[in-house]
Amino acid sequence: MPLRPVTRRSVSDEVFDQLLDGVVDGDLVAGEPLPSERRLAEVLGISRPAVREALQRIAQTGLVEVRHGGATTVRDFRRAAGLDLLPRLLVRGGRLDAAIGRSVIEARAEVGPGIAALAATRGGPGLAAGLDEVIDRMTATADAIAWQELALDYWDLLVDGADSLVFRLMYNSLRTAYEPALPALAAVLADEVGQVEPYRLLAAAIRAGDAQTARAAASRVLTPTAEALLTAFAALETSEAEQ
Amino acid sequence: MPLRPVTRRSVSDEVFDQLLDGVVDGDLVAGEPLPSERRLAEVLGISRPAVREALQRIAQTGLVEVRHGGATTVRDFRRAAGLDLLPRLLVRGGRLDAAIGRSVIEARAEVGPGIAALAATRGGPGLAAGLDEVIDRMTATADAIAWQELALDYWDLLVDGADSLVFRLMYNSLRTAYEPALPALAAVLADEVGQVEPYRLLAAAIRAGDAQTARAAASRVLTPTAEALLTAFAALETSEAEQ
DNA sequence: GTGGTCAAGTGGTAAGACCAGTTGCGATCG
DNA sequence: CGATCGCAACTGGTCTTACCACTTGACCAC
Repeated sequence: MPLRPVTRRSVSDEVFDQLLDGVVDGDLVAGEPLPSERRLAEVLGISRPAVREALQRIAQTGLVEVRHGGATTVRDFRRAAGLDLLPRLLVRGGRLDAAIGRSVIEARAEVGPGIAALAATRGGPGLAAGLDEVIDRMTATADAIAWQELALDYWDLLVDGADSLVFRLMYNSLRTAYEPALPALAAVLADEVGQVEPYRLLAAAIRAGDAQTARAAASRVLTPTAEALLTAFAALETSEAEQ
Repeated sequence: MPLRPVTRRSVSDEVFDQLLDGVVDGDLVAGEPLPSERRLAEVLGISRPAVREALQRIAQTGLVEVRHGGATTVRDFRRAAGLDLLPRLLVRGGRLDAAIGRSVIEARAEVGPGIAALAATRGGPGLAAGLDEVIDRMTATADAIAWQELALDYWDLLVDGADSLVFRLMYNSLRTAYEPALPALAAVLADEVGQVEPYRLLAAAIRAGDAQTARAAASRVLTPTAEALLTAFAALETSEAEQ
């Protein structure tokens, strides 16, 4: 029995999740006002500061708009939310959303090669050396989860090499969304373990400073994973539809 | 004298900004503990709940980590922050950060064509019709700011057509970063006003459902703006270096 | 050295009061 | 009669104080 760290949930965490679910599920309609803080505190049986902390956090993500003196109104999260919301949408209630998962794969396939191209232009041999080191650790790995973590480390270096804050922040958001689901996804990607050749080719293109080759090589790195995940998501959706 | 809406800043807003600046500027070193909430409240001359609200919001963005019973520690925002932080980084203290601005342009040039390709595959003629309507409004516009806003509307439709939540959220984050700087940028992009032809070509590719053409057309839409902004940023950086 | 205990410090929650804006209704004035 | 002003009754914003829950580290007994 693998002991897991216990998850403590504070009251405001709980309220935060309830509000988030309400907005995303549409129970809280965009444009409609939220109950007042005092009312929420009363209904939920908690203190007003606890409600406020949850509301402030929800407002920080753009899901609601609070106006001093006026009512707090729900916003359309598809319009107002930023990429930071992705982790909370991809896996909700312990379940993976297949449609969103597919969207993540698409974005990865689109953005990844661009990052590789920038990294090839700016990274230099130092970056390539770091990538080679990760590849060495990959060759020594048989565990699917450890493999995926190394793949993330590999991309982490690549993003650093691209030297672009926007791509860095995008990557952080995507990684935060990806990591909780990693154990589940690693099982689907078990066949990938040991396939280091694409990673080597990409590292070589980086070392050569060849942006176009790097772009193509990155695509080759991402494609097998993308296809495996897409078929897995499709299977997940049909099984859900049957229920 | 053009009257502007007054900006009300609450106490917790003020603290939030101070903490954010501290983390981003490095005054608050990553890994180091923050002063306790009681101490912060004392030093800042405000109540503890106000401090807590600011801290919770900062924690929501990933800049600090709070642990019940333990100290609240600063995190490396380059590692921990998501794309939602971009608006706060791009324009800080009323000034535009040229390096980050360049990064935004790069990301836009990389992601935009991908969105256009997806939109061509999924949008259909309904999307093209909507785009045409925006184009019509663009032709009737001489004001640079209004033009930029229409360009954003155009992309908004495109992102909708791509039918990808991740790209939608990315776009929202980028737009939130972009919009506050729009008046300043519009001046740089004044020459663009009236150049609707690239937009028409892209709309045509969307209507035809031709992803490859749409990708190229999107690139043609973005390139002139990108070049103009990059040169402007370069000039901005040299002028800053002189100071 | 191992484990247990305890005190001090930290964040988490609660209650109540008051300040500061917004809204809408009704009295008032033209 | 209609437009306007002003006053209540909301709303969120802040403060104070107290206590609970958790972590840490020092100390002590085994």
